[in-house]
Amino acid sequence: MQNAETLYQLLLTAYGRPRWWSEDPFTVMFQAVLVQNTAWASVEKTWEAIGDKADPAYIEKLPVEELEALIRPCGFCKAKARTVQALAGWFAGYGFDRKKVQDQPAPKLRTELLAIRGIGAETADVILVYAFYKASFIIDAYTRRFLRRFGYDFADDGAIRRFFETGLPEDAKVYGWLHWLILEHCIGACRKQPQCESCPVREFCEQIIG
DNA sequence: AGCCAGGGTCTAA
DNA sequence: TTAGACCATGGC
Repeated sequence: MQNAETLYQLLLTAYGRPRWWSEDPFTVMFQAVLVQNTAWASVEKTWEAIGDKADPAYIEKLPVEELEALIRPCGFCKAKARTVQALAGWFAGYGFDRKKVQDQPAPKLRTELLAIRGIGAETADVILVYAFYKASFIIDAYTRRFLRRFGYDFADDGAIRRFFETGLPEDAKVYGWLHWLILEHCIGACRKQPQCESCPVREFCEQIIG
């Protein structure tokens, strides 16, 4: 089995440095909730309608029915509206100040996020990595699919987390880039060529499967 | 028409 | 602790 560092380098060589989710922390929080079990295209469409209303202080005070109406195309709008407002409230506790959040230890922040209804492990880790530069590896459906496809067989998400967190430098940038590379691979080459005919990391695939 | 999309919660065994 | 039902909407 290849180590996580090799996997990262192969993807980096194949696709180049990926973009960051967003430079704005609340955008990351908001979109991370919207995209739960939802196609990214729906999130983009909704985001157009939200426009400059994507401000945490504004969203927190918005009547919940109005927020629900705004995000309806993403599905689960009642649950997601409640969660987004809870997130905005949590952020308000830090004065909407990214630096104040960053000063806190990652495990404390993760616990606080998981305590919010509608925030599970994946969403919490997305927020920690992309909004606050904390090295907490993100495991989503693409990550599991990607590893399985390349012949890895992990017992559970805990095993996947250990594989990445012990095999990579403890660096949020690396975690964020790798997560985005896996995503790009899965929705790009891998989806268009399910048989790996022109897969950029085919060489890696063959090394694994033999 | 039916399935799935970058999840999360709740419940039953 | 784990599997399965349920949540809502849009795109293909």
